[in-house]
Amino acid sequence: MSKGLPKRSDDYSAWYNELVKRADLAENSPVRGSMVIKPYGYSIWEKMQAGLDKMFKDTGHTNAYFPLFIPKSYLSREADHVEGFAKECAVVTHYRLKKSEDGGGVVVDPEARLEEELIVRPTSETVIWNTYKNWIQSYRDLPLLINQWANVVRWEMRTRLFLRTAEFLWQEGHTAHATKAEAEAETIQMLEIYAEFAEKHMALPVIKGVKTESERFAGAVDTYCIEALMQDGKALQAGTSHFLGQNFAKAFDVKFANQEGGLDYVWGTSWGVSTRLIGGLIMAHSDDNGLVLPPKLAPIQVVIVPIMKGKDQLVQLADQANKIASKLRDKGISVKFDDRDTHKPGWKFAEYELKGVPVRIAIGPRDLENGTVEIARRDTFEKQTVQVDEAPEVIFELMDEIQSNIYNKALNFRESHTTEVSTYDEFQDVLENKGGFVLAHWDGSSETEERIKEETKATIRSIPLNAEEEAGSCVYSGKPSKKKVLFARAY
RNA sequence: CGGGGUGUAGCGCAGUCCGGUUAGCGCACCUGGUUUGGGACCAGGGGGUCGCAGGUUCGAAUCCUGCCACCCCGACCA
Repeated sequence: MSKGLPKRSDDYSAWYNELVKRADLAENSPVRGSMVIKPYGYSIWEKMQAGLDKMFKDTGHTNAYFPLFIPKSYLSREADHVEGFAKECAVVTHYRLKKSEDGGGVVVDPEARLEEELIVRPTSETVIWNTYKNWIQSYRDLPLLINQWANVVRWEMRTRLFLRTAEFLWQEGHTAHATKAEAEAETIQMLEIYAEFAEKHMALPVIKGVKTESERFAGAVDTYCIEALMQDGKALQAGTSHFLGQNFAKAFDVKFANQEGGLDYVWGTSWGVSTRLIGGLIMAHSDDNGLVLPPKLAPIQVVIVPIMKGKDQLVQLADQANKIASKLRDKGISVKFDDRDTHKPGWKFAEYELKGVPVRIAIGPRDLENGTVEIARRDTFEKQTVQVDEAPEVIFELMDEIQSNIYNKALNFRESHTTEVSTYDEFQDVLENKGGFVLAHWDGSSETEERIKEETKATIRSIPLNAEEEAGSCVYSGKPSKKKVLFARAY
């Protein structure tokens, strides 16, 4: 392990890339744009899955699994949907290889062309709605509330670990309802769940909003989203929830008999978050020393590092360490006791800081004498020495304190980097010199949105749900506007 | 698909201009020892089709030709 991470202030994206690799979260794989998620990174994903999955189940959803391959024809059933995804689909055309003529490996067997080519799912609306057609006959079959954990493939041109990869892991919820109101309520409910997860588990403050037409999910009537702000002043879309109206029901002919005996198309929603959240987690909290993880998602919450004077002392130190560890585990805290003698304490300190372990306990000969331990927290680097007996309670409380401190820090950053502007000069100035979210009036036209994007690289992240109604004029065109919308440069 | 760059040990690089011992350095790795309160030190050791294929030459990592791969910057996106 070589020392020193690039500094955020020198090169933010180099810092991010290096951090992901050095902290053992993920690495590139031979196929461009696809990544290996390493055990430490995957542990974070598992914690995210566990937290979200519980929230889904608590709101009546169940998991299922739909296939990776989708008949090509399905994709074209919903016009907007095809258009949105056609450019980035991986296509399976053959089902067999054979030895090459020159004997040096394998080639695609031209005889084995598929009659109908298959698409590797970029998202599953089409297969799922095609299936729902058979599952739904009556209002008694509704609502249908299903989620799946899966991988999807979108053939991206430019990729970055976690933030944008050709293959990524996510969950996608797909629900069907008897009424428009119910489907809309579901869409909002899931948005709320994502926001709660981001804020409570990831310690990531987010802004809930609705997308403009140009940013909307292909095939949706409305796309809601949560947007987070990263430390470099760029926005990250952290989750989306779509009200699909009857678009997919119509495309796949999913009708149900209502209570009055009539036949109606069902109303749909879909919603998802992906491994991109890990990228957001990293970029929101971490510092020049490495990851800073919120205790709720940290694979290891507490690490105990012994400081030895001679090998014989390890026994006593280990005894003390194990006692503390077991008390912490009783409180539901995950602990690692690192008794390797192949690395010095200083090396370990740096290592666990790089990996974002929220709390470190050091125990040395001095502590053994005094019956104390040293407790250091990752978020503030503060150290305190406490009596052994008090340590478990202190640490238990520290978990909550660190969790909320990280959240508050991110919230303060966002608040100090959210700027309301009324002129286009100001708008450009803020984007250029300060970054962050910019709140400004917008005339509601795609033309204006597009021009602003071309001129400033900033997009409308969302129309915030809590935006106040106020008369104003568009920052670009001067035309009348009823509310301010959220602009930023984004990932 | 345009513009730029790079391929030499697991990683990061030097050597290439100007061909000439056995291809070198740092990190990592292995062995032994001394160490351990903020990234230890000493000694020894292993590891290479120099991206691939041709060519020039007594001799090629180095020169020539062709190919391949990857990275960065621009047009798309959770």
